[in-house]
Amino acid sequence: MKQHLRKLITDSINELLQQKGLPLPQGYTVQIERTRDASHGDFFSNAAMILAKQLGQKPRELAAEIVDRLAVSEFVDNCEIAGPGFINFFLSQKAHLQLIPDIINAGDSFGQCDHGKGEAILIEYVSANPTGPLHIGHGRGAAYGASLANLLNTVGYDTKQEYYVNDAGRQMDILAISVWLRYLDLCGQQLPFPEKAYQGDYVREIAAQIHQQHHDDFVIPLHELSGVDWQQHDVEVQLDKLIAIAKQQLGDAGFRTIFNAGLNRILSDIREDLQEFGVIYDNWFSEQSLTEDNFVNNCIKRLQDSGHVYEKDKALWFRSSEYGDEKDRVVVRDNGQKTYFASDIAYHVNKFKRGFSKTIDIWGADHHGYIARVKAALIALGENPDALDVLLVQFANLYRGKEKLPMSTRSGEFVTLRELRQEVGNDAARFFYVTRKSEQHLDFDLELAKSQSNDNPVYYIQYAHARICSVLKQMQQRHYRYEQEQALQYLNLLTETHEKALLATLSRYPEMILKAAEDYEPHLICFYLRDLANDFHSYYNTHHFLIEESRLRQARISLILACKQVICNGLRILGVSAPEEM
RNA sequence: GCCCUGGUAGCUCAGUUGGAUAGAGCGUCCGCCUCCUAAGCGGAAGGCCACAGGUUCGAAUCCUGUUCAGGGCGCCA
Repeated sequence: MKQHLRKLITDSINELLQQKGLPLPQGYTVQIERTRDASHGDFFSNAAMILAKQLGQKPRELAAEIVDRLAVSEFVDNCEIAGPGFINFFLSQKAHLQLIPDIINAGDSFGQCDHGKGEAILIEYVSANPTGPLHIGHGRGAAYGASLANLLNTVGYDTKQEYYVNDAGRQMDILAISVWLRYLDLCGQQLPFPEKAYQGDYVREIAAQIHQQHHDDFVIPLHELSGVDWQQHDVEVQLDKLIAIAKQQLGDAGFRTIFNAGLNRILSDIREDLQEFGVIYDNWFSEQSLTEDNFVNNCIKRLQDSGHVYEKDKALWFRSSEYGDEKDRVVVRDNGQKTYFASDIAYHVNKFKRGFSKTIDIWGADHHGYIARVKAALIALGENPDALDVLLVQFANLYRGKEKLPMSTRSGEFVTLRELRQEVGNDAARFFYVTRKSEQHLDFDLELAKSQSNDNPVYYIQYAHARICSVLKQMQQRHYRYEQEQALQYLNLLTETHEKALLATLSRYPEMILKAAEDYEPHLICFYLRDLANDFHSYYNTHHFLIEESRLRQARISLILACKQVICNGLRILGVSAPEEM
């Protein structure tokens, strides 16, 4: 409809300019926007005000000349000039009513478009280290990423979803020795447990499992651990020492057994957790695979060959400051270990090598300092940094009423995503997570999410859907016939204010979806659905659908069927169910 | 010190390619079920859009400065 109106206006302006013998002014676009107030019609354009200055005319006069030349359209009843020079369009009933068959015929695909033209996008999100269960912060990234992926697919992109598994590196080694120490404890060797090791109960569970399967196989003589200075102040040194001893004493195979026991157990737990949350990945990408393929080394080599890497203090540094980062960054530490950054470079290059024209990363907001260095590396390796969009998600604070709940991964004191889901349910969790703009801090109130009352927007929307289903059920019980083709003939009977309002809101759905996708803002869907549910509930409370008069009844049923369809489509993108009864 | 975010009703927040009288929920107050689910609807009250300048037909929105709050600035991940 916007397109249609834009064409009307543009044609009129062109004709006007021709008559006056004026050239088309440069650099203007005719804007067609929805009005906020129904008394201003359905759409308005500010074309006259934009052009007035360049043409040296008063906006209202110009507007009048434009309106005079507008072609007749079956979708437009009337045009008015208002305020400083707005041109308001009042759409015909025909324009409004066409929407219902459009929605019903399109069904689940209503709102879809080919804006993305099948472009391949890779979206990577959550990617939490497999060193423990997901907590509520990860949940937000999961809900946001999954909804965004659905949104992008809805507007015609071919989006693949990926989880990057940090299954290499020091943190995983620390997990392994955490498990090992708990295991030794079970074997009767009581040793101090470093505070920076992983404290959670799940570590003991993994240790118990190993103990059950392997008994005392991984016990070593106590004196071998005498090299660890438990009084050592620098806990990082202490951990490194423990790792070294464990690797040496247990051998590669032994250490791998413990390492993998931890990795596999935790990873499958994460996988299951996300799956239950409706978050399904196309690919789980292993960091180890980058090392095994020598991909990381190749990238470092390429950077070296092109002079982007230098040696200082026995470490290798990447000159990221040449490409906008505030300082250079280490890729290989003085002890020969590659940093996570080195893997990250390789991983991002790898993404582009797989043929994605756009990649989206969703990171916690605390990682924002990493954007510059990753983009710098992409530039240095000849990739287009603008093809990477990094979206930051702020942390979520959890409240139980007024009480703020603690969050700390290492200490093991945190509420897991699983606990949250069990307490408030998947639907409420998915909805609440995306109800705020992602870069906003989110206060997640457990009490509110759980409340089965009108405080809770999730139930409010789902309730609208359930009510429609209930009406349809009643219709059958009362043996009222509903015949689609016939019903669509009677749509012109829908003249009530509430019906017009509902139609107007329904018609906004496709453009809302497109904007939400373009701006990466699924929260717009939440607000839209709230509006739509509100329009429906008002309508429901004011008018009856199952009335004696057959033609009006059928027309109304068509309208609420369209409404039901749009609620379903919106909720599906958010990963929230649309229950038939509540 | 530098860099991100943010400051809109009592509370939680929508609202940026500048548009007409700034919106919603919650909370408060007042109404609505012999009728398709009251998990609902209607109405009222509630605002210097942090502050000060600037840009223009027009600013919550764009620019500059100030201020307050949260976060980030490791050979950690």
